[in-house]
Amino acid sequence: METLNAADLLAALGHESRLSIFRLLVEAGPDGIVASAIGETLGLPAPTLSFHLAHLSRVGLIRGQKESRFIRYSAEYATMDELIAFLTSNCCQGEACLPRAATCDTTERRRRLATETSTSDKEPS
Amino acid sequence: METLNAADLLAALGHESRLSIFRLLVEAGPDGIVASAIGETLGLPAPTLSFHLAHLSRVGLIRGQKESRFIRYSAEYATMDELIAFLTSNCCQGEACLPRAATCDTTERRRRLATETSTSDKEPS
DNA sequence: TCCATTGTTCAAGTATTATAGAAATATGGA
DNA sequence: TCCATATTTCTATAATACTTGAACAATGGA
Repeated sequence: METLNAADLLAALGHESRLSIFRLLVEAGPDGIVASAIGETLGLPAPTLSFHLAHLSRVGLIRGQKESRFIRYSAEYATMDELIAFLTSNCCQGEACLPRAATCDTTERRRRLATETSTSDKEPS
Repeated sequence: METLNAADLLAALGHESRLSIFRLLVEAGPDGIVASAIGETLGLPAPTLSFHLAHLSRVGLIRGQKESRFIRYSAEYATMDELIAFLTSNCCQGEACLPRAATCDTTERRRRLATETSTSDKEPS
């Protein structure tokens, strides 16, 4: 992941409403939540919600799937995982903050576990 | 860490220049870098650099220490650590994306390792 | 003291982002 | 077909953030 793309992801999460939306979807699990339910939970007017959902979708942090009249949004765990990997890898390259082996290993292991668990969904791009 | 503060941190990192600055400082290690060196490396005019350094300082991601005529900036690893902890804890509360024990344990262990390594600097607030 | 260096603050212009009412689209049910 | 519901797109407005030249403050050396 290049710096520019990472900045886009971070900027997308760097807004209270969008972070709340994403948090909600992550906690909701892979099944996700229908848009109207998100708006109701967070008290956002429909156009505002739509604006933020579009932003999060555009950068690949969430995904919406049409389901009759509804649109069910769910978190893209793989993208988040990449972002965290980027941030933590960034954090031990200089062997400064933490003993390098510790941080990188756990990050790697976490990612490995993720792909093992849900093999179909999480492609390491 | 509350959501609002996390959003502030993410927004601070959600800008190409600031992310590059932070990345540079993290990789530079605890000794940090003098401001002019950052500007030279990234090709930023002094006022622009100052603006972004102030932003990153305000949210607590970096810290500047005066050193005769220079100001030496360094990354605040503890803040970054908290942010990552927030993001990953967020990621398994719903027991959705990963087997809960795996993620939470490694995150916790990483934090524990961090405090063990540099005991003076990293207070778990 | 005077000057060069380092960095910040000021000020003003530009650009981007957020908000939300109103209108439009799509779908399913009566 | 007609209507209610779910969601988006359009539009305008408001707010915030970014950039950078110019001026300013602080420091150390000649």
